[in-house]
Amino acid sequence: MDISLDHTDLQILELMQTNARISNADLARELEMAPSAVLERVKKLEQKKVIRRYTTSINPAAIQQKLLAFIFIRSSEGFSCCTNTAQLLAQIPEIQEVHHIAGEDCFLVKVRTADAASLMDLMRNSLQKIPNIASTKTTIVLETVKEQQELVIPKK
Amino acid sequence: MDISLDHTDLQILELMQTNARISNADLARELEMAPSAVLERVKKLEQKKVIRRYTTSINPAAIQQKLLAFIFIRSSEGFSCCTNTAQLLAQIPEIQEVHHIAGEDCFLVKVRTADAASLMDLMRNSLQKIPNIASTKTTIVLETVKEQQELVIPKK
DNA sequence: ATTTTTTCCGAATTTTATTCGGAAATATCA
DNA sequence: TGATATTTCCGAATAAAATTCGGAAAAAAT
Repeated sequence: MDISLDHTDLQILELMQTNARISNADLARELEMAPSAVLERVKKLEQKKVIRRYTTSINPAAIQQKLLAFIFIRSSEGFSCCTNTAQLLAQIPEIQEVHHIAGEDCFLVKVRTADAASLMDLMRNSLQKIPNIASTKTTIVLETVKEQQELVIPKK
Repeated sequence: MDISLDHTDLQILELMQTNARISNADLARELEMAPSAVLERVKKLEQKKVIRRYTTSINPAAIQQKLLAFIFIRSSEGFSCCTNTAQLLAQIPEIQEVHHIAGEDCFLVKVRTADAASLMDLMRNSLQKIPNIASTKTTIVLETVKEQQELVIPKK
């Protein structure tokens, strides 16, 4: 299936990125098209996996997740074991992101916990159980100034 | 207004985090409640800013955003100017996240661009224009193994 | 130039959202 | 504790939206 996106698709993505719960009817009004035509496009964007999913952004503080940290993780062995290490990291629910990075550190991981104590727990209980982790370097976030999931949608 | 969340609220958050476009009717069926009652709760969660927004996760590759990088940015002056620097960074659309971090580096920034060349452009054109940036250290992501926005919703 | 495919429309139908009065359950407090 | 206030929920009515589908129009392919 073709993955090329025209201007209308980009408009849809822009509007839905800003508000995933916009009604199809409103979307159609914005685009000055029939609801049925817009719906067809949205379904196609979902099929093509251009749209990955619709998520709700929850205020972490409201559910007692006050601490955000980034952890650089160095793997002790070669490239082959990295994939395995990555999978193990990805399974930990508090870990939101796992990136395989260039350079001497193997992974950069984003993690959210209630507080410093529970981060410590996580590192002791979950991280230390993963084989081949040589070292970790943790960076604590004091304040998040910007946090958007939005991508920059090209104009055309 | 009270911000305490009961079990039903947490269930709603869990379901909506997984799929922001779930219909209120389906939500009500899952919770075995009347749609009107569920709607009332959702509205309240929005009012209380427990729910921040509903977003659509777009496959970055589909819109030619193939490069992901993290940049550590050191500010040359004291704490007071940091706020200003943060604001300037936050205005750059390609920068998705700006975190004020503990330690000698002042900020950790997450940035998405089309490719290495456009990241270079960004650094030359946008970053270098910001006063008081002493140094930057860029980490390129080779592969993203996990990328979730979901928080861990407590059971009770 | 013809055929095929895609995109769109509009109308019909099903489903959902929204509103609201009032009952039931909870919480507050004197 | 007992009375009062507040919150939560339901159910029914109505307004709005989603979904389906046949077929016209536009675009692309041959």
